[in-house]
Amino acid sequence: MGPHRKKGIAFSAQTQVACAACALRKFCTTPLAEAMGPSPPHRRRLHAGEALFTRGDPQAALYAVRAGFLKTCAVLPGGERHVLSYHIMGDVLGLDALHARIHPTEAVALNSTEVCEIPIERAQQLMEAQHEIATHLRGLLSERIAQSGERMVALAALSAPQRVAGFLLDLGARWGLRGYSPHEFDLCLTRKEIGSYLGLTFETVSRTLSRFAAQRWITVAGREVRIDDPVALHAQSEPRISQPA
Amino acid sequence: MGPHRKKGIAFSAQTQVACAACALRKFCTTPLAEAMGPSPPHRRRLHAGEALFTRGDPQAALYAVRAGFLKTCAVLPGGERHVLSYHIMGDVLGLDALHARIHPTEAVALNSTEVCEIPIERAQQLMEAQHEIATHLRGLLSERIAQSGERMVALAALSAPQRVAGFLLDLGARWGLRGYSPHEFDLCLTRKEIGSYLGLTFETVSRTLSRFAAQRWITVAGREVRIDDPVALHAQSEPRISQPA
DNA sequence: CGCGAGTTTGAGAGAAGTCAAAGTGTGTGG
DNA sequence: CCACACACTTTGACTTCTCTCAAACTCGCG
Repeated sequence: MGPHRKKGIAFSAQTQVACAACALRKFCTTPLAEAMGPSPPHRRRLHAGEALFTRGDPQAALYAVRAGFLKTCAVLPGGERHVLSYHIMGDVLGLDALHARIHPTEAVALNSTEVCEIPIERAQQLMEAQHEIATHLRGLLSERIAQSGERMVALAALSAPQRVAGFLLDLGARWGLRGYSPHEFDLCLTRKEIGSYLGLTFETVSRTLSRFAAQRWITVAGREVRIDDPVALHAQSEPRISQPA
Repeated sequence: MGPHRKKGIAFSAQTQVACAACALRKFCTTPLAEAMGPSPPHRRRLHAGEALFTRGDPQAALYAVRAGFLKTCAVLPGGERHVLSYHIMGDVLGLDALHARIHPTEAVALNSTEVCEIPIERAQQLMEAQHEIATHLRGLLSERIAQSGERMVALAALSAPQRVAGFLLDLGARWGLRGYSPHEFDLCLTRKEIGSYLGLTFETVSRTLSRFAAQRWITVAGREVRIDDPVALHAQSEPRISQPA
């Protein structure tokens, strides 16, 4: 907006945005963290399809997404993948590995993606040195458990249209929290991946999106989505309220 | 086993068993914990149907089950309950509330139940004083997240018989870890609650149990179950392996 | 003893899965 | 630069699993 050199501005602004939304920023920006070592967190770039870690890998770090989009998958006995969660800018990966020190899941980039790595030894040191940081990580872990509960309700109790509507609103809301439009975004996931995430087949996902589009609630073009009627979508996503007499 | 007075022995033995299996024992038995205050953890008794906490309650403590059986439920907009998890001796409740300091779920005893309470302020103090304890709780939180992933796979990808078989084996295994028979136990949950937990109707749960009994894999009498053929049940619980050519 | 909650079982309906085919888009190699 | 290959998507027709509705049965408890 000001008369600055384009490249510099763009880079700095992007860094600010990414770090402001980052759930692990306390592991970087704390004075103590900076004092403990002049180590800007190591960054790692991934291209679409590349794995950040796989099931069975020893956990080397906690990861925060700087840019791009990843999915984490459970690896079933037959080798099949099941999508457990997706991650955008500011999200953390690797929380499920703290216990066993081994990743029980696989994380794959769906985009050109960049993540920050906080080596676990360093994370441990920081948490021991500063209780606020330990408490913060506990908060992230606890929050994830609470979110898992909501997802279980969705998988166990909601119809296909409810799950799809909820997914679109959730993804939009997450972009919204990061300062982007909650009404227009890229799904990044294929229909098959969305289906896996929601416990549906890709045909059902496709049909449901088409039906929403036919009702003029959304506009879909490939993986680009615009939410035209958030109110209707939200009504659709709610579990039917059983009216007491 | 020795010639001691009955009552004393029984109580002491029960206490030992319960504490040995308790995920929060480090919050009690650590030398430091004992030094910090002569406070044996406060215990609370609940009768069947009584709530330990409800959605919206401020979190007062972490809870460990000493005896009995509890369920935790999500409370849906219409007031309906959805069973998210069940808890037996040694299990921890309240992990999903650390973030918001408010319980997002409801916990209800299904039995005559006794729980130990670790007030959160005390838990915080202990974790700040001893990193090992903080690490241990992080492990519990992380483990719960990993387990949630497995449950999501079950809810999203498994058939009704697979879910029911998996549920029976899981409950048995959990009793087994505590030194009880993994093959003969009390479900404690009603068919309706099992259905809610597994994302099925109670009729489907009932029919599936009947079918398992007809195959001689299990023996059911009300809520008492004996697993007669763990191998067959386990085969039934596995996702079908898609054979690569 | 009888009520009520819980369970079993049956019959029919409906939502989502499966199978199939055609359309769309994208990247690569000729 | 075009053409082909391939992965993804859409849509249709049919199947099947689970839900829904209904009725009878069991059991524990007041």
